[in-house]
Amino acid sequence: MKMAPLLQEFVLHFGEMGSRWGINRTVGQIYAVLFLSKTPLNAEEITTALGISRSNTSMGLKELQAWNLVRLRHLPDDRRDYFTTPDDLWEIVRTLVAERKKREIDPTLTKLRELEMQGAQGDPYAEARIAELRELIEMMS
Amino acid sequence: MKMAPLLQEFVLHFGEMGSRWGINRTVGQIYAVLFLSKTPLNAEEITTALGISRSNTSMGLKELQAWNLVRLRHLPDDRRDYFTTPDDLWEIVRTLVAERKKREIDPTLTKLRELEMQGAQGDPYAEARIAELRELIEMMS
DNA sequence: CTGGTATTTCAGAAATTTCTGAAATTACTG
DNA sequence: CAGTAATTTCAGAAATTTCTGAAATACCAG
Repeated sequence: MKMAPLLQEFVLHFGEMGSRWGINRTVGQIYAVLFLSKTPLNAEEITTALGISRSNTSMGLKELQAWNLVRLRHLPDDRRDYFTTPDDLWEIVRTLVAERKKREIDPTLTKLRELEMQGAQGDPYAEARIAELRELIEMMS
Repeated sequence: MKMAPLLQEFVLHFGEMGSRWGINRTVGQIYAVLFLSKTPLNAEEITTALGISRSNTSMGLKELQAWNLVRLRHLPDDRRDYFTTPDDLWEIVRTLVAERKKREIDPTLTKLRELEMQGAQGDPYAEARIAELRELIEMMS
């Protein structure tokens, strides 16, 4: 797993961006490596490509799986786990949107409904704002 | 600035969610307090409402201003700065989308174009993936 | 100017998150 | 089974981010 310097740069950039999203640097880098690789990679290959610890790779892959962003594969006569990203970029985008909604929107919607139920006594303005926000979010979903 | 317990809960929830976005807990809480308040608030009021340090409030407000998420106001015969969130929720959403794009998408697009220029010699697959990704992102913008 | 109030800056402290190496677990193979 | 390879877990270390108090700055009013 030696990488052309320009691809390295791509990977590092994805790491940086990762931190601006919910995921951390390493997870972003792992994703980038998989994204650029024509063939599925196993954990060991990712580990050496990124120069991180094996356990860190393991955790990162677990996280990416929780996000549904990588696929687990198996090769014949090899019992290691291999990982890929979907070929179809649209599928990736759809997954990303769905997962972000799940993490960033849904819990808030639940909380807003809960607050409305109980009613924010004593502050009609706040109550109205909460209701308005809940409607907007529901509508966007 | 005493707050009904339920509104407190809303504020705390926004803090939590803040961390899932690029902003931190305190910034999320400051935003929530402003969002629920009918009248503009000054830094001191926010500080006591949240039980944080005055300097932390200052930094948080600066961050929210960088995001264009709060408006600076002045009241007659009072030289303190007062802050509000826009009344129109749609405007808030638009700002949020625009700012996130600026932070999360645009830098990546720049980087991808740059990499394409230089060409990822020796790895046609990676090169193709980068081009495809660039096209997709351009198209979504 | 001088004094008073509001705000910002910033270095270090505190809190949180990420990463690692070692040990534990899983699961296949002979 | 015993042996081996792959993976996961996890406690503490390292790195990063956030928060604070004190000092600096800004700005107005007299």
